[in-house]
Amino acid sequence: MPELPEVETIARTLAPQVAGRFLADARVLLPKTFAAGRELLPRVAPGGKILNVSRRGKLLLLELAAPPSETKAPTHILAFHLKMTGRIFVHDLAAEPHKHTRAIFDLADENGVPESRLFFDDVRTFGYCRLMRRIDLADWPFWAKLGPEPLTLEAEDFIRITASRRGKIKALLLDQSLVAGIGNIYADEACFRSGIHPATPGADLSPNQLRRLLQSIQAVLRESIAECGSSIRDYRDANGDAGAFQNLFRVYGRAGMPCATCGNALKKCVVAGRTTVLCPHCQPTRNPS
DNA sequence: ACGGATTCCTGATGGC
DNA sequence: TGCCATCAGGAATCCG
Repeated sequence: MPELPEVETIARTLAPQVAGRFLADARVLLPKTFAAGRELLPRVAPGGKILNVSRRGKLLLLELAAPPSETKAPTHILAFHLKMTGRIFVHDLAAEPHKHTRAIFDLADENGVPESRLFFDDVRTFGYCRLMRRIDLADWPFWAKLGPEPLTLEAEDFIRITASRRGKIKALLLDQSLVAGIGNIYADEACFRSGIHPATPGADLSPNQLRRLLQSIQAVLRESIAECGSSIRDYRDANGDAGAFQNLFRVYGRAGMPCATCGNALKKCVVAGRTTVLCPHCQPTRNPS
């Protein structure tokens, strides 16, 4: 399930394979996967240059310059949301689509000579891509509402966002309009590390607790990026390699196993409609001060 | 306005 | 062996 660290890893491994190359053609095998902007494809293929690969929240972004532009400023953005099972790979020209291939982007060198193919595969078909003019990005509601990046978020801003809300803190962390990029795995891991019960209303947490929670979020995201993300089953980076952070999970997927801190059995429950694992001893339901 | 439940989709898994 | 029910999960949408 690509969350922030996984998408960051994909961006880093994809960039050297596609940056500086040119879009030659696109084939959409499942129409709903190309959620918007198909009519713009003739503007960037053939001849659109891939300037850069980046990430915003859980979105993977290909920054494109439409021909004949030679500027460094992107004119178009091709955004991918991988949801749970989306994958991005670059294959050679001989590669053929398979059962779960949803879209293929042909890549060429500066002379238009075909070089490789970017595959967007997605088993459960929840993932999507969309092509937009860069200046129209703000018209995309999901983009416009995205909250700040957690890795550069200041504690006082995090407190302002969460401390006045009655919603369960885990629901707040999963809300992409409040903070962008956190999913079920890192929400559970961060709550555990900061000793906070995920069902605690944001408004019931003290400023110090929220500072600790943000520190835990940033630590777990940074550590996961260093391990190239978490591979539960589907996630691979753009080189096809699995991440290793799943080996360092303290709660996610570990219900019934002993807590690494206190030895009590970790408990599985549902918070904010999501499967949640926590330590009842280290994450008490009420956590004063 | 806000939180909670439902929906989409397929493959893995477990019970019988 | 095979059939069915259950589960996983991001975020849009519906509902109270």
